[in-house]
Amino acid sequence: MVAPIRRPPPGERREQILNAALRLFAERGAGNVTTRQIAEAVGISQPSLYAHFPSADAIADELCVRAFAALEARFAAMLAKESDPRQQIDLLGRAYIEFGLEHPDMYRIAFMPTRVDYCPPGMVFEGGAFDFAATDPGLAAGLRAFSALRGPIVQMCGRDDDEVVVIAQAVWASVHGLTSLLIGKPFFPWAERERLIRAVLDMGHALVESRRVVDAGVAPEPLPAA
Amino acid sequence: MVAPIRRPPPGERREQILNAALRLFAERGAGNVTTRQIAEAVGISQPSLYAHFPSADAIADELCVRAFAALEARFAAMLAKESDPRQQIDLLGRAYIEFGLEHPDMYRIAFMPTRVDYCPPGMVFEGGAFDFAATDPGLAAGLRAFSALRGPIVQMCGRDDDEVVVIAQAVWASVHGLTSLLIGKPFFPWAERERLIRAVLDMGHALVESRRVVDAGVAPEPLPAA
DNA sequence: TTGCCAACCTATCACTGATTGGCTATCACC
DNA sequence: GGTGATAGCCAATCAGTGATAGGTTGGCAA
Repeated sequence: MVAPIRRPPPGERREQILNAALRLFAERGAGNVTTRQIAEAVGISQPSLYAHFPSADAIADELCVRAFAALEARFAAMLAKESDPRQQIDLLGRAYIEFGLEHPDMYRIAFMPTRVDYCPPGMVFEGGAFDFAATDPGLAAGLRAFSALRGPIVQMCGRDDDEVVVIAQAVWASVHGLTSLLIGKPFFPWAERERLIRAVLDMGHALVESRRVVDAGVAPEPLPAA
Repeated sequence: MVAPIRRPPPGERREQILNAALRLFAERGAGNVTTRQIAEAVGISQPSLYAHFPSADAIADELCVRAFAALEARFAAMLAKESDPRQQIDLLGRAYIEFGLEHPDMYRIAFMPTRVDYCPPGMVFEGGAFDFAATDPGLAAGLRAFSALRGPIVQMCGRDDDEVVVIAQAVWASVHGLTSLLIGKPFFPWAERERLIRAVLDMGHALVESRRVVDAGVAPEPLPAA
């Protein structure tokens, strides 16, 4: 009862595990896949997985990092092909949403976390350098991709200060919000998807334009206070 | 080894269970609380929980519905006290975000779902009447609260057509996006919270204003196409 | 040939949510 | 005062989860 080939090339088993996991995730949803199912799909015992990955989460994390690396490359190609910053923001936002809808499990793992182990209640970021990439590789990969937004926003706003960070994070929040809701609540009676995406992207454009610096060095007129 | 009082008033045990669960959720995060912990906190055996609730999720669902009912009431009070629709939108959005940050576990359960049992891959809402409230009481409660947004938007836009739905859902997406990110990624180096909230709310205002109907019956000028 | 080592397997652990079957205090009814 | 029904409870147990321990095997380098 021994496997015919006992010593596959190094790294191949690892790749087989990742492929099997990816397929099972897509079929049943990441949360409904067990280590035993992955092992069976590969043709090895469940404990053998731990020779290649330190934990079950590590498998998901690696798939997540790979998926977002692909998105990052897509972003870079877009920025290289399109030079108008407004168009760039639109393309990036749209690609981001589409990516989330095409890879809902990877998006979930990166941006809709359920693991709160490392997040005690009331804990928030207090400033300074916290190496979240080490504890959350999925988030880090996703953010590396999204950081492509910064350049176009700087160009559109004509500024490169901390307000750009606020704008980028707000735009990110809106795009993430739509993506995560569409993923998480597929049965909800959503408006036509294209119109929704258009509206969310328009929100981002409006924010960027409202905070553009008209005269160099002069703060832009703020939106009328509510 | 019998309990001193064997027959507490009907419904009291149920309430004790909900209170204990709520406290444990706040202490350790909803995902890190087991049925045995809840039972121990109440002082009963773990199987006894199932005499009051059909499943562990049902406990969380009920807490969720109650929390959002409180938010709904808060919304209604705000709408009654403030008449300016622009101010109303601002107050509702801000209260929504604050609610999510104050009750992260309830917000998670309602809007950051991990249960994908009822959502096969690629499945999306196809229109028509789907009774999502029956399968997702948390979502239903959250949406009843958020539906308060519709009125102010109708007033601000001077229209009551399907575009209002698009606008409301887009605004909801942006507010939800910020809320869920702040909850899910507390360690991320966020910009100053108040500025972030202000930016997201401003995005909503800008969208509402850009789609306002200026002349009755005449479509508003669209944003310049990207 | 020898020795090492990575990959593997069987057996098992602690823990999860959930079910079963029996016990008992209480209450409505006679 | 019985008497049966029932709601609430508990011990025992189930299947399934991720993870660990320890022994075994094949292949490669010295």
